[in-house]
Amino acid sequence: MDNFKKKVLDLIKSVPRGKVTTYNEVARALESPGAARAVGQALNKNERPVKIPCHRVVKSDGRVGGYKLGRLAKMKLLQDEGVIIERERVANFNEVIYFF
DNA sequence: ATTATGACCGAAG
DNA sequence: GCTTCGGCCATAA
Repeated sequence: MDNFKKKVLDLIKSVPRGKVTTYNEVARALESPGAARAVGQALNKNERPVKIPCHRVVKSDGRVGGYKLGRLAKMKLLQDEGVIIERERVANFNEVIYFF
């Protein structure tokens, strides 16, 4: 049970290509609402390209948010997956996944 | 135990 | 649309 970060990583592994989720949603799904910031910390520590799609996690307002390797890299990865981004924001915000 | 940090959020101006 | 500010929560020191 410690592994807050493990839970975070496991969860976001289920986010499919071309879709995104938010830090807030992840926190909520882990039953730690409000822990959005902590989620960011977890992702930051576990930078693991490709295997764990930490680039598919964005801010709740649709803006891209941060990334260990820079927002540029994050946006590039997303666009390669078909996510449309304009001015730091996800255009098709309807493609967000929610873990009820 | 206390403090600081950060890939955040929401409300307010 | 923007910026600022207070509040959140898990880590690290």
